[in-house]
Amino acid sequence: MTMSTTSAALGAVVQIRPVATAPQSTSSTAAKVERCPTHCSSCGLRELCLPCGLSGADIDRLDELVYTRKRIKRGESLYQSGDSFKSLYAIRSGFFKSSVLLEDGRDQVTAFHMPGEIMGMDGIGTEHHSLNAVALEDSEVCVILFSSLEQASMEVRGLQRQFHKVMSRELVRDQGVMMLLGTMRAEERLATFLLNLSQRFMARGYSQTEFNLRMTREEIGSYLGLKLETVSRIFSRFHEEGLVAVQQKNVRILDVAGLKRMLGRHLAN
Amino acid sequence: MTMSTTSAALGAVVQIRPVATAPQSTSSTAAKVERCPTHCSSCGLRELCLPCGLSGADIDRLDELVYTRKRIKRGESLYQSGDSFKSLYAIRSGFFKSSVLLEDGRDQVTAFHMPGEIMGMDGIGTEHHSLNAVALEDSEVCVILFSSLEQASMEVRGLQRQFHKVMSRELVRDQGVMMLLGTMRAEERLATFLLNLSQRFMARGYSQTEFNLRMTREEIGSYLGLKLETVSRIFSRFHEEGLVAVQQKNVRILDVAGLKRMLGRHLAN
DNA sequence: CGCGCCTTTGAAGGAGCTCAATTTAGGTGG
DNA sequence: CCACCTAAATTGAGCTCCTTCAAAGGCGCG
Repeated sequence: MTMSTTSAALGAVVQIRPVATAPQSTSSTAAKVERCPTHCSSCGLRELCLPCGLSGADIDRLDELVYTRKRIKRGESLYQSGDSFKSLYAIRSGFFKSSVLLEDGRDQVTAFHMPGEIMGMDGIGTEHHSLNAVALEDSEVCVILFSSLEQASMEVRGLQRQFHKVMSRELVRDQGVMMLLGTMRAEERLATFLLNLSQRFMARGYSQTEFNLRMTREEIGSYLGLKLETVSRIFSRFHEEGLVAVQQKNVRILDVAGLKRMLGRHLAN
Repeated sequence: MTMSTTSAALGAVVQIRPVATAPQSTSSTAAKVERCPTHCSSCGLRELCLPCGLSGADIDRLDELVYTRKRIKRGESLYQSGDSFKSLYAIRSGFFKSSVLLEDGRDQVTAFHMPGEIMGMDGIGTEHHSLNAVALEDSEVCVILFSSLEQASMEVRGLQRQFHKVMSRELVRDQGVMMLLGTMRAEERLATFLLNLSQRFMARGYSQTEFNLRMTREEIGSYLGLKLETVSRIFSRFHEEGLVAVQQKNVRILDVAGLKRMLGRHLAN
């Protein structure tokens, strides 16, 4: 239950209806967004993003903050561990992963991020980022100068409240990941991962049953605390059991209930 | 390196100098704290807590927020999953654990909390707590009505900034735990745990080499993603290797460098 | 078309878990 | 103050799940 209420536990992409590969050429609602690129008030993601719950006048104030956009190519990083912190980033389009670099050079993926989610909050505490944020596909983010956000938070109560909620939900999300890493077996972890992806795609108007993963098996494994071979094996097992149809990056969830049952396994067995 | 900079990854107690078992009858500085219980400005924990970095006038504003104290007996909970959220809590004395309840009744410990740390931020996002917070010994907390804190944040820039830092550091701490759970072996996890405890005790003026654990092996295991038997075995192994002297809840760290070496194991082997 | 990266699959090994027995510590009441 | 009682900790033995090592197959891209 904890996992199902958390917001951002992974990162992948789904193409609804026509399986268009180009991220830009999406459906009509997304196209509308493209026409008014600089305003939160007209952004199709506003219900998922920082403006969520804000009324007209308050959103206008938020619009003033978001005056810069930034395009990040697949494989490039938005920020790296140690970079000085100045801004938060709201994902406009694309996908990212966050990871911590280990001493031995390996990195642990701590999150996957989808459009509407806020990145960069790890840098607030020390004024330096602790995470690496890398685009998993060509992406675009809204740059929110943090000092401006703080200033606006002092003027607009709703905005402050909303920002606090975003940070708090991130904390709750992390708890879900800790639970996953601390108590679940490999099958449960992957099932949780897939269900979470499904839910987040649905929230964005995409298909909840079919999507394309943007990350490799190794990245999934890193996130779930498993080796890439294990991830691959369990995908295959799910496939054999008729739970999902997996072909490389393409995933179709065939039996949501079956996957959910897998999580209650502790009890039901 | 990530872990070493995180703040709150565990929970245990140390008695400096005389090994007094009563939590109240601590040394002189703590006694001083008891004399002025209701003011952040005179609180011995202010450098670790919310007032950290605030100047005189701003602290006075903070003092207005913290007008309630609450005593929690060992084993009692400060709040439970599902409770409606109204306040944050700054630990005045004592120790807590935070945990998420799993469907099957087991709980995963997500954090241990020491004096000066802020609890309850998990409730901001949904207005309901997602964690259970339980006292591991008789404790006292300062109650901070969240609506008041938000109000004050709109008036005092430094306070807002400080609160954001506290939340952000909690996010960074969580990343450290994820890294621990996702990539470390049992020995590394326990070594990390002990070093983190040591560091946090030191920050509070206690001995960094000797302390008493307030949690059981099972709770440590839950936090570290291990079974209690494994925790016990590794304590024994550390003991044999001369890294620590462990006797039940009492821990003396004999070889800090040795423990640290254990973490660089990936490289150094 | 060929090269590299990602993925899949197999077989063997190991780290940590499960189950179980024993010891120890701490709290309670006689 | 001691005996009892319960909860916590220790330790052992066997097993399981995941990892490690290895090889082959597939997809995309220049």
